[in-house]
Amino acid sequence: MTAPTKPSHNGPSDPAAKPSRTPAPGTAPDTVPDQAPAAPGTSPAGEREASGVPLHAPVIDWFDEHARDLPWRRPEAGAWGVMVSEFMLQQTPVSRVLPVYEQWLARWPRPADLAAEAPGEAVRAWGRLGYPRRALRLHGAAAAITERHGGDVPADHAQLLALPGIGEYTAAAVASFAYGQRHAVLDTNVRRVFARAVTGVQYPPNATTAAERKLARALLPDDEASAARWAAASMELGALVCTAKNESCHRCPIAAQCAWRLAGKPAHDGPPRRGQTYAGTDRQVRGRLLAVLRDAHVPVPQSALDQVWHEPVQRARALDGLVADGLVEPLADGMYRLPLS
DNA sequence: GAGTCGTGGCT
DNA sequence: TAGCCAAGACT
Repeated sequence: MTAPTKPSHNGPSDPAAKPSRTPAPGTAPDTVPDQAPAAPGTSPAGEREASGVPLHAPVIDWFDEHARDLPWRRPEAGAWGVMVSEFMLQQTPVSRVLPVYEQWLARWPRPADLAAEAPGEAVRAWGRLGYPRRALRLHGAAAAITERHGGDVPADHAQLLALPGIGEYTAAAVASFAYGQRHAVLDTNVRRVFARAVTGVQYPPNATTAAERKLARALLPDDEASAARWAAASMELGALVCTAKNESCHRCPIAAQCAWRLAGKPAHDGPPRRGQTYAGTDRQVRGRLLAVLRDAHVPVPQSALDQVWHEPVQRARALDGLVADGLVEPLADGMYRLPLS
């Protein structure tokens, strides 16, 4: 267990966390005409909260009722638990994170516990979650926390942002979920909810824009507790109801105010959302190479790695990349292992 | 700003 | 089936 940290504020298991209703967060974004929404099907989908009706209250109420009981939302998770979960959840579904998260926290209940291990152990414990550089970065973040912050996950947004593997989203998420602070937490779920409910389009832009950040700040409730609750609730709405495909508007607490739905749910028009191919890529080769090293608890000869991919040039490039990333440590005599340092 | 970086379930 | 998608970060 970590040193006592402030309780999580985003969990469904904390009735006291139910915030007071706050009034609309000031005025709507300034690009917005101050008028009632057009009739369904005729709205050009202005950049605003439709009719000025605040979104927080219905979304937070919905969250109170429907939030998943996830381990990192329980008070005992602490800031370290929240942080570990955020690393693992980057581009990875909850269902795959759950078992690895439990094992991770049981083995390394505090940052210092992880920092005391070889980075290769973090990579091994990462298992098949994907993007194993996250494991290395989490290990590096644990080391930095141990050295610079006395072993406690910092509560300061700038200090979080300075840790390896923590970017704009994760810094805001940890500060909000673990410490109850007021931050715009813009992940892919929230961006999609805002794109639809407020902007009136099916999908947000490929990269987060300044306009999205501005909108997110404008929609943030004034008080800390409500803001933290709103961050978790809007994210959950995107994850469970306002999904990328097959959205469930009939279960949505703000369907009546959703600009996209009111506009007749027009299809996405802009540039195609970049797809990801995988078969035959370096990523697939890297994955196979690392899988061999994860499963071996002793150094592995080059010949064993050569088995995973037939094409020598790509195979060598992938292995070099893993070494360059610090995920693989080359030894003498053509042996390889997960990094000890 | 566009590319890169894993993995597996779902449609 | 072959894409599409899942709580991004980093270069």
